[in-house]
Amino acid sequence: MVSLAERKRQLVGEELREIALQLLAAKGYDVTTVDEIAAAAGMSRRTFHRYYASKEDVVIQLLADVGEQVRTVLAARPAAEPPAVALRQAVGMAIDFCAGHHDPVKMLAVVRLILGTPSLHARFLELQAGAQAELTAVLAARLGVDGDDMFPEMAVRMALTAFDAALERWAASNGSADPQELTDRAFAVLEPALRPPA
Amino acid sequence: MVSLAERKRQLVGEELREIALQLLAAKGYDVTTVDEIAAAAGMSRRTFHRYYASKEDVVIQLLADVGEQVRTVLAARPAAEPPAVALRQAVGMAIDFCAGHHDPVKMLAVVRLILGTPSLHARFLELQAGAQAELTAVLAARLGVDGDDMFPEMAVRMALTAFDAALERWAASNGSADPQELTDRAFAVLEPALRPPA
DNA sequence: CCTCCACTGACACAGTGTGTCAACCATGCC
DNA sequence: GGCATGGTTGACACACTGTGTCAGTGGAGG
Repeated sequence: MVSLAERKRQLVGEELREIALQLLAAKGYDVTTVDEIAAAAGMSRRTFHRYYASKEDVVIQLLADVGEQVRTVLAARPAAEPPAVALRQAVGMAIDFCAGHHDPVKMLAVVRLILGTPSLHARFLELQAGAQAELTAVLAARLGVDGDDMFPEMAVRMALTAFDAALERWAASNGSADPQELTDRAFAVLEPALRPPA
Repeated sequence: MVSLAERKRQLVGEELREIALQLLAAKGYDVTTVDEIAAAAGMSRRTFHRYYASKEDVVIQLLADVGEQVRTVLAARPAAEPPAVALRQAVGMAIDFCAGHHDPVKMLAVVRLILGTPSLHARFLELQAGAQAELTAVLAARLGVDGDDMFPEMAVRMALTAFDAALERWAASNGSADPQELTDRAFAVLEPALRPPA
């Protein structure tokens, strides 16, 4: 039975994250203590850490699930589709989550918080490195090449690089730029290198 | 007069880093405390932090200067040189420092420590992100394009991605692979996208 | 009603990073 | 030689993070 306790736990976790994000964005990441976040949410510091392992996690974990979804999208694309198109679709899903219709104002604050806080940016990049390894395996399987071939790895790295560039430029524009168009422009640069190795 | 005190300070810092790296690599990063490192170096924890701001810094700062050198190399390349060649030379310098003749056994241990420790890997990527911004400015100036053009940014990101891929594969081979040849193979994948935009 | 279980708060603890202060030591000046 | 001085160090103290442990509490189900 996952129903009641499980759902309540997830609900509390989401509300806690909401309060934390609001407080961190308003006051600044470094100067905000976990005790303050916990107090704002009406709980003890110990209980906070039962929901999120660290102060970084409460911000980053929002994006942690996206990696898994991106992998699913890539795996679901038709096998005959060129890598450039399949990767563009996968990245498009991620950029839509971060900068799309979901909740632009809130997500812009979160993205700016991550990109503007060194320790959070570091965790963000590390998270991406983990996703990169998984995506590489998926793409290599799609193309039917062995692990010695560098193309799948480089293709995935390039795609994630396009994601980063688009996300940064979107944040730099205060959310006024079109994230999908930025992604298209980044992929246009990469496109000549994204053709499968004959 | 920077001579005596300054040089002694730097000398102590280098020996301290050497001891720290040896201890961290032998025992493991997470389970080694700063007190242990300080004790092994015959000093107090407070004094350790006068040389390195954090336990991460004593490892990462070894690579921090490389970013500056890479920027210098890129800026020194002839202006008429194609971006692919200039970037290849800049990255070649970095990969040579990390995996070249300098001290293969020691550097392999350091690289494996960084790549195998999440918090260090995160700092490493963050450090690289900082270098990326500077290199982008240099390349954009070389090409005489404005900041709206994505090519310089994407080209630098691709080059750093080639660096990462080569470094990881070199570490995975336990240092037996040729780092420059790995870099060449990575750049071969990127090459079609590294031509300047007409 | 009673049992069991998940959740919580209240400690305690190890570890990190920083501020502060007194002691020390080498250099340079009188 | 004596002495001021600036840099270095160790010894605290402090705020903060993250974790282990334990007792209390409240609800779900027998």
